[in-house]
Amino acid sequence: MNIKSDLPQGTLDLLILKIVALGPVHGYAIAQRLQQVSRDVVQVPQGSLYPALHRLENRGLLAADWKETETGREAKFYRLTRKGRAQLEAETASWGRLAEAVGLILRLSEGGAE
Amino acid sequence: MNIKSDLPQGTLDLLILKIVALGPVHGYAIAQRLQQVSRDVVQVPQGSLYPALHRLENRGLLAADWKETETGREAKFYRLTRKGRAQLEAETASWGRLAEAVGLILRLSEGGAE
DNA sequence: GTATAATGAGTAGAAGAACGAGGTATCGGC
DNA sequence: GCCGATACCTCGTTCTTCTACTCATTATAC
Repeated sequence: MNIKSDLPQGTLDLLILKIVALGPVHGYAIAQRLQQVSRDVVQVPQGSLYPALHRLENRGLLAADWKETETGREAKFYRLTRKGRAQLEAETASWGRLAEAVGLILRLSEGGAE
Repeated sequence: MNIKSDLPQGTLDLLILKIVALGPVHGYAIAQRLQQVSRDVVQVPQGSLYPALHRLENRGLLAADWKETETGREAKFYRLTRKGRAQLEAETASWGRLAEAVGLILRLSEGGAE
């Protein structure tokens, strides 16, 4: 019940950007928050999460600092860069267009296409 | 403005299944219909289309027969198998859950997550 | 004190999907 | 005869994600 069966590829980056936009968080918490907010629909395995985070960091969309969590452990807190915020806005709009188009197609009836 | 920039991977199969479900069509017409119905949001290059069709055929979700088009050319008309119809229903439901979850996350406000 | 689970980060290798760029052939218009 | 549209196909590359690990720290259980 991970991303593969429920979430198409390409959406993960968008969701990560959105969670980080809400405030600085470390990777582990991002996965937890996504799962919690989506009511378990979105479940991100660590093997998908960390490469995605590094990708976003390399592309300059995220920046990170090591800080201490409330539980006393060192963790890498990510925050959105200016570029990342622009990317988030672009991808959010893109997702809207896409979801609308796919919804349109999926609601086609047998008579509507001939 | 092709699939890569706007459509996450994995969604193409669903859209193809849906179009084929509306009635037997050949590959070239599937791409045209997707583009037309989505108002140009979805544009499927042939290098994506035909591999996808073969994939779906190999998985037993589509079946095909060679017939003549209205324009007099031979073309491979695809139709949905019983298995394909079940898959379409499952993926349609899956897409619905996903779109809802992503929408939920994207509508989170700064205050809503703390 | 030591085992164990949860937290937190990370990598390597493989799988799968989509893309661009090619190729083949037929048909109609010029 | 040539060009564009129709209609099919494949190859090699790139990208993303998955599975399956490793490693370290902290809290809890025994």
